[in-house]
Amino acid sequence: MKVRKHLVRAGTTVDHMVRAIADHIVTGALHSGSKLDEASLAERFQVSRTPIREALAQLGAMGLVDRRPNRGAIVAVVSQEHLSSMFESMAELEGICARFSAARMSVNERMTLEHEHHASARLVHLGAEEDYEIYNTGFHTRLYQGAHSKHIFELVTLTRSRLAPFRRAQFRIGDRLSKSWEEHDAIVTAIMRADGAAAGEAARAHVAAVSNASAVF
Amino acid sequence: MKVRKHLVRAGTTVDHMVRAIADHIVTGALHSGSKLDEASLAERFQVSRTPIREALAQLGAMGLVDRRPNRGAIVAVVSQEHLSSMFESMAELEGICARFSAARMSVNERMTLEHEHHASARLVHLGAEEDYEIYNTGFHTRLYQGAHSKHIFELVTLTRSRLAPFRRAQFRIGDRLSKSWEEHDAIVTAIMRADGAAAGEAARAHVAAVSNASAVF
DNA sequence: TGTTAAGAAAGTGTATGCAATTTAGATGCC
DNA sequence: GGCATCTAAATTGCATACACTTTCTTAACA
Repeated sequence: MKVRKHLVRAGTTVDHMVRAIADHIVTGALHSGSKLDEASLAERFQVSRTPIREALAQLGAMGLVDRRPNRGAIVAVVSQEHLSSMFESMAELEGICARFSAARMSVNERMTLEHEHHASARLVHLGAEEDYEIYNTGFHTRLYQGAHSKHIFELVTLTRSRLAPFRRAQFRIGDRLSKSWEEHDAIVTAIMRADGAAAGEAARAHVAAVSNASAVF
Repeated sequence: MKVRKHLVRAGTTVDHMVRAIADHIVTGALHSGSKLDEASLAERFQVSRTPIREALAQLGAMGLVDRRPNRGAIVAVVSQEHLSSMFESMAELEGICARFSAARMSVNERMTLEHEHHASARLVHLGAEEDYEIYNTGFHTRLYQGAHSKHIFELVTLTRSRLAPFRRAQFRIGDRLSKSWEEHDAIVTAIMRADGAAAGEAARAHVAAVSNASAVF
């Protein structure tokens, strides 16, 4: 079975696997504590164990998996305490991003932020949870990028990926959908007014609300 | 030459190398852009290339080294822009830690923080840069731990390690030593008063000052 | 002399094999 | 039956081997 991608050595094989595994963790396909067997993964991706180990090393450094010496890797299991500290950090980081965005976003960035936000109202009306979820991801990404700070972006992205498994299906709860939109609205309004303090506070409150809505898992 | 640690399989071989290499980067023994040759490193640590690659994968995920497909790994080279974004993030993170510390530190933590801080005044008087540097590291670590938030601790520690190479010898500049102590004093005082806002602002200002002092490299 | 093409050398990416360790199962004992 | 101990299978950790890429060297040509 060595009739594989031997034509173009991607140089990205490991990267691809990292993303694939991370995605499975983040989307919940692999749930916390699951064993990540090297042989099985090697079989799955049709590669030998060597690149798998490299991928696991990276995922370990990213905090998505726990590697226990001589005992294999498992999907990172986070304590309740650690989880709430992640949500707390996320609130602070998003607050910073919103504050910076209010001060630094370009005219174009502001325009698309506002435009997309208003467009998303339709999704709320329709109760299109899935689509709103997708929009929501984009909204937050725009917020992170608007801060114009590479490092903050890295930190917030890292935290978001670690948190992702724990806030799936948040929009199924109560009227989170419309609440979420109103919270977004407060953020957008503050950013358009270039009111950093208000934007930061609104973003923190928003994450806190998400945190509560996710406290169901 | 295979008469090695075959008696006790540490299970921490890679971890040890990660720390060792990270340390060399952080302390500046390996400077930005240096090539990290796998064969040389393998020779140096008396292991094969396999564990070296795993260590490099982790260091890459940590952001301390850049891995270019098929072209080897180099000590991460950070742009001026990225560097200032890291300092900026550090200021925000330390501000958060100080704010949280003011609210959450235990009586014991507060006592040791204040006690050590006052003790360090002697080092300033003596102009003991090296010793103050060591104390300084401890001071900030206490601040990060006092926040009682595992995730923030991880983020701030990560950022600190990435920043470390760029702020060596900051205490050689002007009277940073006494300035640093006074800035610490403002933080400590605010924390002792449980004044979160003031502590946060003082910590942010402190990091900003360090950032400026380090803008010499 | 400068440019480019071909080939060799160096270095990275992956597969495979073996040693060491953990884990599961079987056996004996109380 | 419950529990400790020993042995075998499964699994991880590392070394080595080889394939593929990049880079350096050399030589041919304009």
